[in-house]
Amino acid sequence: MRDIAEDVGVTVATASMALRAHPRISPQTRTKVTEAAVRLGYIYNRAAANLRQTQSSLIAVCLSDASNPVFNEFLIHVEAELRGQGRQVFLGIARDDLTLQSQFLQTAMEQGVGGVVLIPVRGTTRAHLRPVWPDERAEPLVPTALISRGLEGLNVPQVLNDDRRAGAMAAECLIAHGHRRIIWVGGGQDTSTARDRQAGAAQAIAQAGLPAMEVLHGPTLRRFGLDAAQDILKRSDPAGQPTAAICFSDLIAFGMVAGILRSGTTPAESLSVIGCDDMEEAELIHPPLTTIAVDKEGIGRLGAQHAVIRPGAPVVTRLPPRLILRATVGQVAG
Amino acid sequence: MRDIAEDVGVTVATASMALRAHPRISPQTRTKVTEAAVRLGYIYNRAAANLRQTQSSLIAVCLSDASNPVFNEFLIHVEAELRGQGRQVFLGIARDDLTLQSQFLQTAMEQGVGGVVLIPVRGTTRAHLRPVWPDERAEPLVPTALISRGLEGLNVPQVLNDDRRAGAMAAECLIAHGHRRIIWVGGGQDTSTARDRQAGAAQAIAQAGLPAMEVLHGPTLRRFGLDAAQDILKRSDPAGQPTAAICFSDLIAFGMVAGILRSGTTPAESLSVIGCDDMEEAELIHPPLTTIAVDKEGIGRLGAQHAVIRPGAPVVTRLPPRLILRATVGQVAG
DNA sequence: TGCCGCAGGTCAATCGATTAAACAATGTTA
DNA sequence: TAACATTGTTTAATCGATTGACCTGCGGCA
Repeated sequence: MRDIAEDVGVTVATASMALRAHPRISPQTRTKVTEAAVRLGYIYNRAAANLRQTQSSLIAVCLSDASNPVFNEFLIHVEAELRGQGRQVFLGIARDDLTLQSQFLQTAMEQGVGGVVLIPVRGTTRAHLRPVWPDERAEPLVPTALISRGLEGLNVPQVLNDDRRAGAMAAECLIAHGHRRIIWVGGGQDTSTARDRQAGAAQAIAQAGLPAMEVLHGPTLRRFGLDAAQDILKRSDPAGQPTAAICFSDLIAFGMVAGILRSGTTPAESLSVIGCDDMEEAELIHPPLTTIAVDKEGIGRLGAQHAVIRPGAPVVTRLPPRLILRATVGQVAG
Repeated sequence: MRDIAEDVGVTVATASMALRAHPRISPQTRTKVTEAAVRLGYIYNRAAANLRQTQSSLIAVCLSDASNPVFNEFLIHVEAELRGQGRQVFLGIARDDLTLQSQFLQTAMEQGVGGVVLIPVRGTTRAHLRPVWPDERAEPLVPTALISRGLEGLNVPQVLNDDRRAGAMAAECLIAHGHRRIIWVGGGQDTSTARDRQAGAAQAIAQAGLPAMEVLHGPTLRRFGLDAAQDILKRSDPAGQPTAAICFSDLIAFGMVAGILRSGTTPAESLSVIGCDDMEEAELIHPPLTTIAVDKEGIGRLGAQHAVIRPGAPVVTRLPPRLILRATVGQVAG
């Protein structure tokens, strides 16, 4: 910048203002400065500018776990929204590790990010958010938004799927198809997503007067779904045999579908499967997966917005899910 | 930092050195400073430090397109390596758009990144790299590494899969299973990955004295593979019918497998399918996909290293692929 | 003629950390 | 005892950009 100023014959201050089209600078000067900048291959130093302005266009985005493609889909939308707002992504992948997550938040603050979008790792508590939020009584240091997974009793903007509703929709869909023995596959008690979906499903089943669903918790992996499906189909008790499974996540559902196929049968004829998320590939596997769609774009974009500008009141927003009927749920005579 | 200094009763300079465990500072002072830092909730301002040191721990990582999960897998390994090196990820997603890619590189330089890892968008030329590499005759401004996709005649470190070999291995595998009419599905002429894989396959087929393979270019999408498979199976010419397909990418192979299943048959009995990449789910679909594994971790890590420290000579490194035999290639009598 | 306002700049302090050089207070050596 | 190391700390400049306060020259107005 000094070079530009010297080249044009003005001071650094003028050059700075000229580049930002400050009204105090005459058009002629501005043109000359701009030209010189290009000619000299000037690279704007945003970090220096941020230092002075004590505000930054970097937004931290932390994924709890990148191996689940659904988080990747969130990331894409978050990135798109942030780019649209002239912000940049400072990315962290927590690998489901609380320490890594805290470390990342720490680094993010050191790097001087202007906001945080977080898909919290399972087991995250307020204490783990300390780097961004040292003082419980005050607000977080920078606008912070949780997406996809909620944390209860936390006074931070949260943008979530309405997971209870999603669980209920899944159950209702199966019930409408005549299923009475339903099994829940995947999830656990350590994320709001899993808890809420399961609770929603359980409630819908209770309301329909059906026997409580069997629950098979497990990691959100294709492999788990695959094994679970094969185990279920191998059971020798035809009376207690579930006819349909609600998967905590599409990822598990994909595994179950593969497992069912591997057992030599199909979802619709032996064990109906309904997923949740509506990941990109859900409609492109065979047979296409019936699932509850999560509004990943809506959540990602709104979350990103809340990380840029603090929303009026810290709120938890729950976006409505949608049932996507495809081919993995069969009708049962009932 | 000033607060700490005042609190302890030393100057800012001392505090700074104490925090970095400079040998000139006495242990007592250091302890006091460290304690004060914790007590006051001090947050280190890395940007300011970088400004002074004119070097940065941020590394730009630009993905050509995040919708292909394989790039996500690369990202995971790149991130892991960079974290291990004490670097952070400044992420960009180019959505297959040259302008977006250049813009991102520009922003990255403004942000003052210390290195760049790039999976170039199709059609990238030297000119598009100008933000990081304004002067053709000089080196790039910061260590820059291309991964996964190569750019010919470019004096930059490139870490790639040996794609010719991968293509050849795929063809050889099919040939060994007795296939004589092979079709190539996916890719195009605009990425080194696609060109090389196809060329490798074509060469292996020629060497085996078989008729040249039919080529069906198309986007790297499940949908394209699915449609392609159905089209191929619908053909009415039994003589000209290919018995096996080499897919440019696993993503296409997944689609083809689904398409074949949808047509009411299976890969092994009607149209064998071999993919390339060995994405995570390849072994977890039904039937498990035979494919050529790309060393994503090796490429990601090495690429990251080259973006941190310029390797001795700008080289293109080609990591060897591996054949993974699973269940989508059937034996043909012949 | 004299004062005012305004357009267009310049000056200098500032953001938060780093670092070479200077300095003060010790202990060492001749 | 005087000169000299040594150790630990301070001083002040610096990185690159921003910004509020100050300056200059010109035209307008009474």
